[in-house]
Amino acid sequence: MKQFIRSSKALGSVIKRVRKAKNIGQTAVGSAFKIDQGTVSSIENGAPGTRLETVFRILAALDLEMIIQPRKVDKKNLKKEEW
Amino acid sequence: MKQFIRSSKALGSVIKRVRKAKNIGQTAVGSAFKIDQGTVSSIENGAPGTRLETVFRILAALDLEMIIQPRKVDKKNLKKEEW
DNA sequence: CTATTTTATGGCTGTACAGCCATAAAGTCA
DNA sequence: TGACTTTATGGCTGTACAGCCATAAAATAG
Repeated sequence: MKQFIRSSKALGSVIKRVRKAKNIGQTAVGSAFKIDQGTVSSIENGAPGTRLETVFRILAALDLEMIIQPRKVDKKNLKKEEW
Repeated sequence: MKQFIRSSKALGSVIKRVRKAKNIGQTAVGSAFKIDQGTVSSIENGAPGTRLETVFRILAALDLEMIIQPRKVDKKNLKKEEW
């Protein structure tokens, strides 16, 4: 169920889906890391101006982490040299 | 050479490394997507307040994409249910 | 359907980013 | 070593986020 995220909207969708799968409310996610419920809402809906710090706090609250990788490549044939 | 990113600093490091590997300057990366060279610099150095939109524009400029996944799990044993 | 919980919006405000410009600092190369 | 390129910093400014509070709207439970 891996997703390739290239926009704020896509990121918000993933966050929302994971949060719901864990049965946690926006308020609960936020309170642990001092993020306003309204802020969590806007992020999940793809607010493009969200601050990076806020995103990482939410990822932490949901026990998630980020990975960056090259686009449009077959991972099986990925060469180290490209990095 | 996959990296698990949990902070702005870590993200900045990856961006910087990839950009250098591609022999592109901060100015070049920025100009294509209207990002100030100084902004690229601060992001690479881990500015926590960077806007999400800006991050995605840089990832696009470097032909990168993001993935979100659960923390601290052996990917070989990852269960779909956790998502 | 009603009551309750959860999520989406909006106002207000302090703070800070990002663009733009300039320049110092650091790195590169002949 | 000197000339040139690249990166780091800082000032100035317009814009907008995020916290806080309140509330409407939507979803869920009973």
